[in-house]
Amino acid sequence: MPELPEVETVARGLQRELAGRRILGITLGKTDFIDNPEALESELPGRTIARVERYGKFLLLRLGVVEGTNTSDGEAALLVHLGMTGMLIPKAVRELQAKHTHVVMLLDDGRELRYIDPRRFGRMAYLAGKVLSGELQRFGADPLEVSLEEFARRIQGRKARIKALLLDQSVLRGVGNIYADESLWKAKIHPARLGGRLKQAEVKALYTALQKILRKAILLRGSSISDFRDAQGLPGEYQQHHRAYGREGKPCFRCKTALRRMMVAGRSSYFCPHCQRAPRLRKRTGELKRRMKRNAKK
DNA sequence: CTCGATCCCTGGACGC
DNA sequence: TGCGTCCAGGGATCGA
Repeated sequence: MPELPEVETVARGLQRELAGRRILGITLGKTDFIDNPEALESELPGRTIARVERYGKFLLLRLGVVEGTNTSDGEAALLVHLGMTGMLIPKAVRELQAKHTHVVMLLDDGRELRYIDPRRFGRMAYLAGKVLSGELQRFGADPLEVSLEEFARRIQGRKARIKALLLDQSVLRGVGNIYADESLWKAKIHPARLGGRLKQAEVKALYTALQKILRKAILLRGSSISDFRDAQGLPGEYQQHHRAYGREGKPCFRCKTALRRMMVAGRSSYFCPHCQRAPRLRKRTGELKRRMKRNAKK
């Protein structure tokens, strides 16, 4: 499942492999994950891939300016979200096509850039100009670039659970289920705590934990749980360093207590019930009102 | 603003 | 071997 470290790994690989290459043609298979398939077919052939960047969990293939056109459309890019199972890999034309290959871009060096995605939870879009910048603006801060003050500001005014906030791409871009759980474990914060109720020291601990974990994970080329592969087709190694994610029933690395799993923000959340203290149960106001009404009737 | 529920999709794990 | 069932999850969307 590609989150920030995995996408960063792919982006670096693709930057090395693809920068300067020209797209000669494109062939589409299933297109239900593509914003506007016709735009890919009409806009991509002839364009060069100027550079490859990561933006949150997106890959951004910045396209070269087309000669002889004005610059209004100059800032153009192919946005690729790998979803759960997406892979973007350059292959020699003669290599056998993997099942679930949905996009093939012929390059000028005898290779093709192939997008493979069994579940098609990914997204692909050709965007340019204001549409592109507008799309990018929808997202929150990059967790590796955000300052502690900005990080705190984005969390402390909020009533949502901290896990939900970490996963919310408009708060921070790039954090997914694995790295949310790993950083909450490291910072000893229960996933169901409300963002606004974290103490300053806890916010700081979370900020530090998140950045440390993301940096280490990038060094190890991400986590390969099931099928993540980088641009060279290699798996990452950070899954060997997971302390919380996927470890239900296993002993906590700090205190040996059996880790537990619960649903928070609709996602499986792994945590240590000893190190990560549960928030006191507070009745929702609606629930409280109902109770008062019921009691009054009696 | 925030929540949960639902949907999208396929492969892998599991039970029989 | 072959079913059927359940689950994984990022993000969009909808209703509360």
